[in-house]
Amino acid sequence: MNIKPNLNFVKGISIKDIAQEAGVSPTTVSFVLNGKGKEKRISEQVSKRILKIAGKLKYKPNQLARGLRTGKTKTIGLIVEDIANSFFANVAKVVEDEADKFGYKVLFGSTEDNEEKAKGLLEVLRYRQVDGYIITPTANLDKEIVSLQKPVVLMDRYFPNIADSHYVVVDNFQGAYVAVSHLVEQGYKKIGIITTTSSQIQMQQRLDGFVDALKKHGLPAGKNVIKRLPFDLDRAGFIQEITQYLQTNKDLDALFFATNYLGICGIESIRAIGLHIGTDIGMVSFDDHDIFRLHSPSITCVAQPVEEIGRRLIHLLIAELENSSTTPQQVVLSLELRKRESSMQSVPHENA
Amino acid sequence: MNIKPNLNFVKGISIKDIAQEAGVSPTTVSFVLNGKGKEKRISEQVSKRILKIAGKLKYKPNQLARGLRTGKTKTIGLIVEDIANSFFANVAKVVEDEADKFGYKVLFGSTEDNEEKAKGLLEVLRYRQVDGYIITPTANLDKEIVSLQKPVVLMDRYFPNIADSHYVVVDNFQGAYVAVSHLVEQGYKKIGIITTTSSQIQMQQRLDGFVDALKKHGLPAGKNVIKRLPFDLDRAGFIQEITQYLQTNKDLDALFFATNYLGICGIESIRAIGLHIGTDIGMVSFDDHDIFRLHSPSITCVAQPVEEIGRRLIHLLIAELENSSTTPQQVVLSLELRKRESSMQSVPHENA
DNA sequence: CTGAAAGCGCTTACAG
DNA sequence: CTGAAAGCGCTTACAG
Repeated sequence: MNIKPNLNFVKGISIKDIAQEAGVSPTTVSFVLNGKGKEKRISEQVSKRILKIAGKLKYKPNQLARGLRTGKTKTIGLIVEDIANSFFANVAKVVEDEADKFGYKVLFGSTEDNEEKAKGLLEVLRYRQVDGYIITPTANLDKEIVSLQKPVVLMDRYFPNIADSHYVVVDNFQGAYVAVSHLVEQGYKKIGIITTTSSQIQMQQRLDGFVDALKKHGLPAGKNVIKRLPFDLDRAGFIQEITQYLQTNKDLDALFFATNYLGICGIESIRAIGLHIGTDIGMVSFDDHDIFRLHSPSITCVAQPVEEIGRRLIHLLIAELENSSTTPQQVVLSLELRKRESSMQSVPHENA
Repeated sequence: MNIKPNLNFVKGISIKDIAQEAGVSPTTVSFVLNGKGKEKRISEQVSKRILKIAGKLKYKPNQLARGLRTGKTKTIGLIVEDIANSFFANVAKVVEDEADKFGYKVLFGSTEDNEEKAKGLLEVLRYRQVDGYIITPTANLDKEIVSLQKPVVLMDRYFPNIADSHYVVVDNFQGAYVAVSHLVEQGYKKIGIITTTSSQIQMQQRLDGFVDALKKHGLPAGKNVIKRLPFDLDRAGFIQEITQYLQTNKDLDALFFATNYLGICGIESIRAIGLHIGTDIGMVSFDDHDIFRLHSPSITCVAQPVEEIGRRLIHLLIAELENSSTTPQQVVLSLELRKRESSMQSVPHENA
């Protein structure tokens, strides 16, 4: 029975080719190439010969075959909210870099904070047999994540009702609290928050930090200082909403923006109605961005430790992959207040 | 011989399980699940039963096994210069989105424009059996790319000495020419360029466009208006070099920056020595960036059609994968001049 | 010290 | 109309 499958791809060189050339069995080649030569007591002579031939033929093990046999693909799935957002892009870069050091590759996808898209991504990654996941979950993704059967590390947010999950997040409450306290110290008295309608933990905590800071300082924290915007607006929509909010709340003297894209839209909104950031209205944003550093006036923010987030994510996941621990690792990192001109009542106007 | 491999992963449900439950062979199941039921003349009755069971068991084909057998992994490798750079992050997002529509997933990596890193990435992607590649090549990567044996589409730059490669690039010469001509029209007379030491085609073309535009307008295009910086400086290094260049060439009245990160560093450098963008010194950058839009004064640029680049890349690659054409597809897209305040001799000072 | 053989989960040419 | 069997390229328990 002569089977000639019509496989239209160039066959690479396999363990068999090496075995043939070395005059040994594929088994022996496999042992040697996997560094088990001594353990399996293959003679020095044979080992050397095999290694030499493998080098000459530039043998590269077929990861598919290996994965099929061992169940390990040396691939991790990275699910972010939006790879084009600088925070996630920067984390992705660190993750890819670090993963590489451990021999892992990264498959990625963006959810756009859309539940259905997230579920689709999980499904695809699952049947591609990724070894583990780093996930920025959308709302209501808890069941899918629990049923994943592989190590998972959450990022940016987590599910309070899943006690035993691993995650790396920042202290959103502390970040918001510090940001708002800073505004208070600078003398601002009527502070508003622009946040999203999301009820996920990270946004809730930022709002809590905001409210708590106001209360601690005896400032009004009523409903009318809180503005929630739906996540799925486009830039123009955000700007329109923020502008309108500012116009109907002219007594506000400072704003806290709960995400960097809200902050960016905030800058445009404030400008649109002719106010001057810092002097007319103070501002602090959650999460740093190149724009905040370069804008005039520069924008104060509470910055996430991007590098460390990326590193911790991978190290946690690798630890789970190599020797799955039982105790959930939950990392909460602090944010750093970066004081800039936007939160100073009197700003020197560079471009004046 | 009872072999119990110690595979510490949860086995999913396989074609065999379905076959067993349906009382047919795995072959039949495979045919039906691959939509070849009619072609192979499997009875309606059996087909329905199989589909129903597959649905009930939530069967997902193991892509590794399928890939091993068919030689297709439905995975493409995306190699960019730096995934944290907004241009590449935005292209990556479009690529991932579009690939998904065709059932492909994306493995990615950043070269940092480092030859060795690029070669390492190619090697890893190769032995992971990706079906095709989208590559932002570094210098001297031509040989490796030619020997890849799988469809490749280059982006951002290409190798003039490889005639038959597929690529999607922008018209760098036109972009630079338009940018510089715009400065001339605005009345700037002594225009410099900040570019990199890279001798790759895209940078060469930008420089050529710059020089050509100056010559066409009878303006000086000598060596002293050209400043080349090594790619591997950090931000501080770029700023220092640009600042120094500005101080030793005080007669310059406008600058053209050949990349967006150079433009961003340029903003900081110009500020550092107390000059006002637009009035004291005009500026245009290659490639748009959120910062350029939001900065005051806003920064004029020649923008790349990011969406279209991403879409064309994937469509070209998919076309190659599905029915490898013989004629090389070479797409050259135009850049769009976005006129903003930085290239106006008299800038209205918003924040004054 | 080394190798034959099974098996990971698929696909597909061939037989009946 | 359906199925047995080979084979993709590995790894590994077992035999000798």
